[in-house]
Amino acid sequence: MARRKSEDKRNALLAAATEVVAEQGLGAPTARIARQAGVAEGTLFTYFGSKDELLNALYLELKGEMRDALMGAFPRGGSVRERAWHVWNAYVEWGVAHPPRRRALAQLAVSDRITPETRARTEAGFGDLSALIAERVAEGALRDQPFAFTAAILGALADMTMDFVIRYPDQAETYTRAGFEAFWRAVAA
Amino acid sequence: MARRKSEDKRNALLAAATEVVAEQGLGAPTARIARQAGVAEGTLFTYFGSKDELLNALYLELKGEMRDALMGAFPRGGSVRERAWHVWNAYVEWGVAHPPRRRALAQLAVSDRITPETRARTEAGFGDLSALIAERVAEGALRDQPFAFTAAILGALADMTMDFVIRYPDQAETYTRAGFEAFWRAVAA
Amino acid sequence: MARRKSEDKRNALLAAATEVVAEQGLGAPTARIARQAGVAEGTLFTYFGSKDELLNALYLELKGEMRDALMGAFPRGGSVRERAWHVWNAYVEWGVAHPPRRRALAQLAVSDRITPETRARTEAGFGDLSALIAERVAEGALRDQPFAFTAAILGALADMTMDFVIRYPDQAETYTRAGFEAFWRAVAA
Amino acid sequence: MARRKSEDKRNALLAAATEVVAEQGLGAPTARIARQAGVAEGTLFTYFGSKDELLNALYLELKGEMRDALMGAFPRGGSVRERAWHVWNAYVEWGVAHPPRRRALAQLAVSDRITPETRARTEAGFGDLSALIAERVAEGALRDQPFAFTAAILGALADMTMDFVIRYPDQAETYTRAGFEAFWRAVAA
DNA sequence: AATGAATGAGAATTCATTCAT
DNA sequence: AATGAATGAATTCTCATTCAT
Repeated sequence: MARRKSEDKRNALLAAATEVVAEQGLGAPTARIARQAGVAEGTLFTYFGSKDELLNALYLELKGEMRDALMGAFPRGGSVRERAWHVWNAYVEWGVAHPPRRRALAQLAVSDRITPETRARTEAGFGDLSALIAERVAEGALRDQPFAFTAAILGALADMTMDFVIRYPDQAETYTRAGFEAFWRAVAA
Repeated sequence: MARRKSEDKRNALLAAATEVVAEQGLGAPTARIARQAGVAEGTLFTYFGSKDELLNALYLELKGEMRDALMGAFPRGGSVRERAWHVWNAYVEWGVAHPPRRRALAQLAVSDRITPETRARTEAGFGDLSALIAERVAEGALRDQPFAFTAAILGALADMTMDFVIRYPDQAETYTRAGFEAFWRAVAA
Repeated sequence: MARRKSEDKRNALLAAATEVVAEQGLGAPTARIARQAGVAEGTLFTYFGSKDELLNALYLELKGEMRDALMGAFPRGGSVRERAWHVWNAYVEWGVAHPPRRRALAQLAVSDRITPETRARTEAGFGDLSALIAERVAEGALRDQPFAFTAAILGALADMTMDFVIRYPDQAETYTRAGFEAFWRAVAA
Repeated sequence: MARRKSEDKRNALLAAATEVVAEQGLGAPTARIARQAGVAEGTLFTYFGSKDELLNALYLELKGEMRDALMGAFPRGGSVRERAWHVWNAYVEWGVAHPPRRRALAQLAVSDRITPETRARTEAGFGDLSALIAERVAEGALRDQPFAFTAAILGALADMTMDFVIRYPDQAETYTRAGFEAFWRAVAA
């Protein structure tokens, strides 16, 4: 029987793609990704039918990983503020800890090579986050806006915060807190 | 004397580049840009020495245009809130009125094909905005953070707001106001 | 395992380059060379990283081949005149037998696309010829001039002789002899 | 009445072409030649219908100029050796004094962009030289070879000599003499 | 006649994808 | 399944030549 496809190689390709896309953008050659992954050029295509397929898989992978970081150890019993802080902090820490993943994800997020279907599959799994926001929204200043508006505010401010934390690492704590407080005020009652 | 280089053609090329880059990203072929501008492939290069040069010129153009939109009719005598509202509103209106320009500018802003020199030339002309922010910062909740932090909050929230306005155009007014209020609370005293 | 890079294809490309360069000069399109070699345009670049690399390889190839023709069967034990005649005759025969190689080599020799390093690698392997000339020089009319002067006389007269042989092939023998005698007198004691 | 074509501009173009071709070869852009001549790109084509036409005109020009240098002040009354020396010396001096003209002429001479007709027109005007050679030939070692053979020997050796003089300018005199003596022996009785 | 912008056919090179091994 | 050579369409840029001014 022939060799089975190896999960290791698949992962190596995704990791390589993360690095290379972060560095060179979506125009990065598949040959470079394969090399970085330590496999032959052609092998990439036995794991992913095309470059677009690889890119979509990578989007799913990174978004999923981010979600795990956000929602792992989510303090279900905490106060709204505690839960919000948990998410905020986990998100910022993830982004700061993995600049290439963050950069790659940002590129993918705005690319039209990611299919609507892929985008849809990505939205699942943020249940607790939604609930958290719903709660906040229900009682806060944004009670008349949809969910997504508050979520977007969180995302936008956290992303911007990461930029500052990455640029001034020794002020990480300060910016993370200041960003959160700004968010909290923005959505406050 | 021979034909003069025509400002019209230069503008047509920049406009075409805006469209095409918004649609296909920075990888967009120069041939497509030229075609869209209604000139021959080679002509692009008599106006811009290389694709990078075109891209840098486009960045200057778009950023400058945005600045004019923001700072035109700036109410120097108004209250801080009035001035902030003016900037917010002008920015959102600009982005909503010109999605391709906004998309193209966003792509250029994060590209490493834009030289530091080009970036530097871009920073001038935002004087009143800086002053506005300085004032707000001096007295607000973010008085211990640098300027740029407040400016980044404004940018992040306004960008996010535009996404909503574009997606739900009949709620434009609502989102624009809600976004501004969120911003105002975020940086409030 | 995948296909091996084929020595055949490499040789076909060098042979094609010889023909095409001889015909059209160094400006000859790589596409034409590839076609003549019977491979795709892109294939040329898997064998030679760039056109310049191909040209340098071709120079090495042709010069080496010429050297083999000159120095093969070199009559080490013969008299100075015998050895000189051998070199002369072999050189002229080579040039006459392979006009495209000769033409291509002539173009390459004066091109600034050939790197100094390539030129240097070319100089090895002419040992016996140098010795031959040294001997002739030591005792001849040119004993006060450097080596290279005598070598240049040989090259110049032989090249000119080839032109005549090529133009009047049925006088090949005559011109070859007459040229050699002129050379011999020129450097004689 | 419209302006007449100016002989000055034509000459400027030929001079510019000499420089530029010497430096960059026959692939040199016409735009560069025009710039060097101080005229507009298009102007080149009112003086020469095409690049090839310019090249052919340049060949005629340079070859003619060389002939004038060779044959001017030709000592009709001198001995054969005196006359030969005059030609030799004038040729070497011309080449050494004008490296760009020599380089350009060399490139043109081997190019297939020079038409047979142009080449033919070039052969006229070397009357005295022919006579000189004829005389030498009639009595010398090459009495059984055609004219052109002796002429070619002269050309080949003189060209080679120029290379040495240009490379070692302070030995100019030495090489010029040594080269001539080699030539004289080569064709001697 | 002079100018130089406009043109579009190449030119060298890159790259996603296929396929022989 | 894995490899990497082979492919040829696509890309940026150049350049001889034309033509409006």
